[in-house]
Amino acid sequence: MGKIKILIADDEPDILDFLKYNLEKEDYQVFTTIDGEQAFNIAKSEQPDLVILDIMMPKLDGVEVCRMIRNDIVLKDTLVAFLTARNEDYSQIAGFEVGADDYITKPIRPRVFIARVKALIKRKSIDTSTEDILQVGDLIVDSSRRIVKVKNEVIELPKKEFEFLVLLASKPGRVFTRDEIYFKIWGDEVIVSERTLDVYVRKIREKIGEGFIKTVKGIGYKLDF
Amino acid sequence: MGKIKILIADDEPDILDFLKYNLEKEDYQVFTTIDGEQAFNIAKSEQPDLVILDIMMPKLDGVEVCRMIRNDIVLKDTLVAFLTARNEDYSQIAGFEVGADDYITKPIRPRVFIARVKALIKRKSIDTSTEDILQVGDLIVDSSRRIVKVKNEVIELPKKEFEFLVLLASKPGRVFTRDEIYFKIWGDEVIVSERTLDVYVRKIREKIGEGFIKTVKGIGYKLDF
DNA sequence: ATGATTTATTAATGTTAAGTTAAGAATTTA
DNA sequence: TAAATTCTTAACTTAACATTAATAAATCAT
Repeated sequence: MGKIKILIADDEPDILDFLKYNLEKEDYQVFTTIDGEQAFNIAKSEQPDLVILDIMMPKLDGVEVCRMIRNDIVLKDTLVAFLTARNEDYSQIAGFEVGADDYITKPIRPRVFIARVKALIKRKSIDTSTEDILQVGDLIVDSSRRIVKVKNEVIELPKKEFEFLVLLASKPGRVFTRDEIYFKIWGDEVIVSERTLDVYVRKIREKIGEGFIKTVKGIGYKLDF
Repeated sequence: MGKIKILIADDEPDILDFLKYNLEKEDYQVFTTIDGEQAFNIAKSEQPDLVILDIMMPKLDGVEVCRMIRNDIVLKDTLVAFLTARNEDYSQIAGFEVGADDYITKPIRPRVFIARVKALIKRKSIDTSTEDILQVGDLIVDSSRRIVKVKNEVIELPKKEFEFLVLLASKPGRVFTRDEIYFKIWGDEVIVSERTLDVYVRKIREKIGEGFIKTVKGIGYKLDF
């Protein structure tokens, strides 16, 4: 997984350098430009995760760049944050109308700024990471709703049972070794007894039916398909 | 869902035909008129999604029509765009003062024009979809009125309780993690205690009934449906 | 077949997350 | 500014979930 890309557009080189320095220290890949037109071009070519725009810029102002990003099929879900002077109320409204994700007010405090950027990026990853629905034969595993369906009947599983089933369902048919399962569900810190896994298998089978999880003796388990 | 309605008012029949032709090709329903007075009448009767007004028109000019639309209880949220000659600076200002949503400068380039119209309409649909009325089973959450209805009984909730319920109702069934909820309701700056959220859940359940908000232990909450 | 090995089952016990209540701050409203 | 409402915390309880332990059943190897 490559670095997270951030594009900053501001006509004041000092601010540009300052933000770039702080972001690079946090291991982000930073692109900078001083005009709005170029900002959009870089956005198109680099597809950054986050674009930070000053409102006032030569050629194209921040609000307009944001609008262009929102109208671009590839870029439309890109995070956009505006840089704005405190009390610059008009721009606040205009920015949200074109779909800004956040406002960052000047003067910029580095630690607050970084926290904000991290929060934004985390928010995005939450939004997009929870959309997958897995289907294996009669079994449907819906991660965002945390439910399992067997023949249109909704079944709710406790946390670990659900995680275990998601793991198996992520690669139907593939055998997961006991060790692998322990590692992926419990992590390498927690050590539980040898028989714990069997208990989970029993409970899940009770709830979703006996046919799905298949024991591969001496190895582990798999989801039949 | 019917076609999107667009009303165009301009005193030059050539422009009217030209715009009508281009918009109908994109499957919009187009109404035209050459004077401002009639423009307002058609707006009243058809309630178009977008009104495109020439500034200079017989009887009533565009700015005045726009003002009337903005003062009309039914029409006040209608999108209004002005047609204006490039460099017609005065009107630009007057138009925004009366609440124009966009400017379209003559001469008109068809592709640019259509892109602009689409962008406007999309923007509106985004704006209004957030103040939508959400219905989940017996529960109705009306964001614009800030009320909740359960079986026709109106319930008013305090700010935070309401925001929390709106969040859950925005994606019924989807599980929101506790962290996500804290982040979205309180922001990343404010940190409240671990149990605060539970208290809100209790209060909302007391008011709207026990059946709606479902706990997903170890993860968060969701709105059942 | 039979003993060894691996997995299954069940009930009990431990642990953690969420629920509850009341009280005091902080706001808003009159 | 007093009153009322809303927000937050703290301490405690409850319920749900996770894990273990003990025993049974299945599978494998010789």
